Formats: sequence, C-alpha cells, structure tokens
Amino acid sequence: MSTTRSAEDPAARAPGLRERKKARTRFEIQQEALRLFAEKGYAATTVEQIAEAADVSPSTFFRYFPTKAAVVLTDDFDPIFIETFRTQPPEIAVVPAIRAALRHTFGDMPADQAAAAAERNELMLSEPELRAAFAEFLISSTRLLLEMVAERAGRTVEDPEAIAVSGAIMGVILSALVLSGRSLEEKIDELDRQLQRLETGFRL
Amino acid sequence: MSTTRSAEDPAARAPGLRERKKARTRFEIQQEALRLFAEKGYAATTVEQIAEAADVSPSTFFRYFPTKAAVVLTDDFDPIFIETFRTQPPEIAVVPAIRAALRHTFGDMPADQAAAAAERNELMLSEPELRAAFAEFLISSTRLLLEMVAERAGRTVEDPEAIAVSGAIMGVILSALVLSGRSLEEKIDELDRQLQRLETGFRL
DNA sequence: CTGGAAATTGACAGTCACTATCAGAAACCC
DNA sequence: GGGTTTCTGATAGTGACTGTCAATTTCCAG
Repeated sequence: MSTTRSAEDPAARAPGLRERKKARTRFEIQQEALRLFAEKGYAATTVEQIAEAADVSPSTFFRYFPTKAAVVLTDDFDPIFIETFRTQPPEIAVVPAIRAALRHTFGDMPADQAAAAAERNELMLSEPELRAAFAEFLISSTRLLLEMVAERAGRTVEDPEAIAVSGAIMGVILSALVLSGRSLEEKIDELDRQLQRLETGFRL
Repeated sequence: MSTTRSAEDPAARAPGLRERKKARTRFEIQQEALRLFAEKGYAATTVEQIAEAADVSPSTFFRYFPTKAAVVLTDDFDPIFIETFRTQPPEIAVVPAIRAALRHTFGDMPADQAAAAAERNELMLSEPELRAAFAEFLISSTRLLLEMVAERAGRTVEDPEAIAVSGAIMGVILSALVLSGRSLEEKIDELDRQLQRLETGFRL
C-alpha cells in the first residue's frame, strides 16, 4: 500500500484525485481568464486563448463554465450571505436582518478577496456583455431574496408588501454598487446606511 | 408664400423619400420579427428568417438593429414618462412625483399598445437572452432616474440619499414587473401602492 | 431632366461564442 | 489487474455579428 507518503500528505486529504483535479482545473481556468481580461480586455480575449493559457481544450472550458461571462460572475459569497440571513434571530425584521447579514458577509473580508471582488465588480459593470449577464444574476437574486423575505415575515411570495420590500432592498444594493463611486469597503458602509432609510421611509 | 398647400400633404411632410423608406423598413423588420418570435419563439427564430420575412438581406437587418435583442427592446414610453415627471409641480416630493408620472404614462394607454407592451414585456422576461439585454435598460434607466431625482430634490448625483431612493424606486418597479404575476394594468395599480410604502417605510 | 455625389443595399467571407458527438484516456471500485 | 464511470480533446457544426466592396437607389445642382 503506502510505499509513498501517508494520509498526512495534504494532497491526499481531499475527497479524491478526481475532485481535486476538477477544482484545480476550474480555478486555473478562472485565474487565467481574469488575468487575460485584465491584460487585454474582456471582448478581446477569446475562449480559445483562455483555454490555451489554462492548458485545456475549448470544450473543457465550456464544461466548467456555461458561458464566457460565468467565469467573471461566479461568486462564492451568496451561500454565506443566505446562511447568515437565515440564522438571524426571528424577532428581527427583514431589513435589519439583511443589514446584519451584509455586514457579516462582506464586513470582515480578507484584503485579497476584497480586491478580487472589487475587480470583478468593476469588470462586470464596464463591459456591456457582462452587464447583460449581470441581469441574470440580479433577477435570480431578487427571486431568492423574495423567498427569504417571505419566509422571515411569514408571508407568501405573492404578498405585495414582500415583493415591494424585496425589490426595494435589491434596488438599493444595486444602486450602491453601480452608482456610488467609492471603494468596496466604503460601499458596504454606505449601503448599510441606505438600507436603514428603507425602514424609516424616504423624505426626499 | 404658399402657392401650393403641399406642406399639409401627409406624404410630403416627411423629410424625404429616403427617410420615409428607412422608417418603413425599420417598422417592417420589427413587425415581422415580433410576429416570428410569437410564432416560433425567440431563440428558434434566426436573423436570416427575419430578414427574409421583411424582404431585406441579413446585412440590412444589422444596419437597422445593432442586435437581435434590440428589435424587442425598442421602447417609446421613456421620453413621455420623463417629461411627465419633470413637469410635476416642484413642491411635490420625489416618490409622489414618480407615482403621478407612472399613472399618467401607463394609466390611460390605448388597449392595443398596452397589449403589445405586455407581450414584449413577457418576452423580455421569459427569454434568457433578452433578460440579459434587459439589464442594459435597467442600469441606464437607474442612472437616468438618479439624475431626475437629484434635480428635483436639489441634490447632486453623488448624494447618498438620492442614490438610495433612486435604487429603491427602480427596485420596486423591477420587482413589480418581474415577480408579480398579474396583468399589466393590475401591475400598474399595485406598483402605485408599493411605491407609497417607500414614503412611509417598511414594517416587515 | 440629367449627371454626378452620397446614401443604401446585398453578396461574400470571416470571427467567435457555443453545442453535439464520439472515441480514447484517466480515475475509481473491486 | 478488470470493468465501470467520468473526464477530456478533436471534430464538425450553428448562428450572431462584422468588414468590405461593388451595384443600385435617392438626392441635388445646374
């Protein structure tokens, strides 16, 4: 059996070689793609070039990412955010719970991850093609948010007030992301204050 | 100066044959495209088929519409809405002014236009490709809304509160459009009530 | 009304994102 | 090691979109 190294080997701890290789390939593709995008621009980079840089075939690229845009839009924060929101004490209202979840998810983010997120965010908004794909994300997120809101408030997903508040929250988030010209950190702070206004109403 | 009354002639009032032909071709293409989309679905309809149905070459199609999606997204209501909003009495606050403008723009819409708008709306949300293009529209609309809000409220476009309220309004509109499963007319009514909640704050 | 300038058009060739298929290689399980 | 499953690359497509260029159509001046 083990003429070679034992179970302590960090390469052997993962759920299997296949899984590890997949994760590694996926990461590699994304890494190279983002590098090329930053280097030559999104539109000027072809999938073939990404595949070549990541040392896979174009076919393989599409097995890992359904579209060229997905390589930019793939985001690991959603599940964390959702979980945090769900585990807020039930007596807290929707908007405060959202605020708490946002603070928790994005508040103490490692610097390198924050930088990467900011970069992808910028890319997402500057490239028309990606802005388009962003809509997909936006709409599905709004749907998801509505479900979470309804669950917490004890309403159905058809409830007009639940729909309105979900939309308003998403709109505030979107506008903070798109319109506010600040750093990601400042945006999070600002976002918190803006959401607070949803609770009290706007006086403009 | 009028020896002839030709200026009244509806056919001669137009800026020239070239212009008229262009407008007519444009209308023809859009007409045929929407018919084919309704008939066979958006994805299943190729530009070549649209071009053939409209009796032009594929090249010509792309000279009139930058993308296949643009043929669906072309919209004539924005300018009306903007004008109505701008001409609201200045003492009225932002949200009520939006509500008034929405009611005026979409409230007394002719039945056939409403039907066409509803159809395009449905198409826009059901087809992934179009939903993507919808984002373009969404983001630019939010920017525009921010400008209008800032103007009315005497704030700059960097003002956080102006940003927040613009986003919230847009979010409420979006969610009403996307999430609420009603007819267009009902949606407008519902939208009015949902916007009202923005003024008073949410209690969920 | 006519000749030339300018705009519009269609044909053609090409790029690129994305899909379907299929045979071979790698990893899994025994 | 043998049999099964999964992953991969090569190939050949489809369809949206772009660039070019010559032919046609509309415009306008004389």
